[in-house]
Amino acid sequence: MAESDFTMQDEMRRAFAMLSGKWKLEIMWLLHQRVYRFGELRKAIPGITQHMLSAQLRELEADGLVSRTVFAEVPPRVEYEMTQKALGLGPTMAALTVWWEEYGKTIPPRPSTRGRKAEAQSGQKGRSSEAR
Amino acid sequence: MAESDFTMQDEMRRAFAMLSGKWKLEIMWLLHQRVYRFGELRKAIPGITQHMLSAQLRELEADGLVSRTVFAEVPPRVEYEMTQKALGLGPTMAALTVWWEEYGKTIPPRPSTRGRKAEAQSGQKGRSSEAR
DNA sequence: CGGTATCCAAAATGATACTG
DNA sequence: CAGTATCATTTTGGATACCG
Repeated sequence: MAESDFTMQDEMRRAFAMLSGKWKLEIMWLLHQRVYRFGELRKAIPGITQHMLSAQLRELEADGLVSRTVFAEVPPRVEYEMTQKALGLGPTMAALTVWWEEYGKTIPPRPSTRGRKAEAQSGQKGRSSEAR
Repeated sequence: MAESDFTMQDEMRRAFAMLSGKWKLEIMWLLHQRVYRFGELRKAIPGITQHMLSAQLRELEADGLVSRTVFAEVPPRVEYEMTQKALGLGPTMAALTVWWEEYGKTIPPRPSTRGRKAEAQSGQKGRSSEAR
């Protein structure tokens, strides 16, 4: 089971690229729950700008993960939702949510760049996280 | 199950931040399988540079997802592995893998950023993804 | 309301050189 | 082997203007 893993990782690379945008995980996590309008996404994602939201959505759309629906009304309404392909990400999002509920709360607010303990013993295999 | 979802999303934001680096998903996907040395990660992740690999690993370490172990040998050896907390990401990685195996292969190589056509029809609710 | 276009600042990433 | 330092390039953030 060694070599085949590398091949699989090779295949997975495109999946990582599709989800690696700075806001894509958050957008997909929201859309996996329900349909969102453009403005709703903006409000739901505090730090994001129109520019970036628009750009990330266009990329997700180009990758076939999100569909864009325009309603010719006044005022204009545009809805975003996951495509059939992306709906399969449901279990992934669910697993991620479960993980964070279990372990996330035990992770400190952000160690930031804190000093770490001393390190390594002698030549032994003793494990150490040594400092920078 | 409406209002609580928004609170949850708020909690999740830190999790997204931890995994949103350009190479973090790929790194975590690899480490969820086994322990890797620095050089092994480099070879396993074709496009990455030393600089980025080092930086992303430091961030993952700061977030408590990865542990770094230095062996005082010659030549130097450093191993990276998931922490106990991050091991809970296993189901997430597995679900992601399953998803890509099922749907990924049906997604075209990349539509790239092509111009989009005009949109929406008349005032009806008719959904239109308008062609690219 | 839901965008796109611009311009500029800041941050993230990439390339190359050098070190313990 | 496993990095760090430095500098170039690319992405992203922010503000504003403008459009259907």
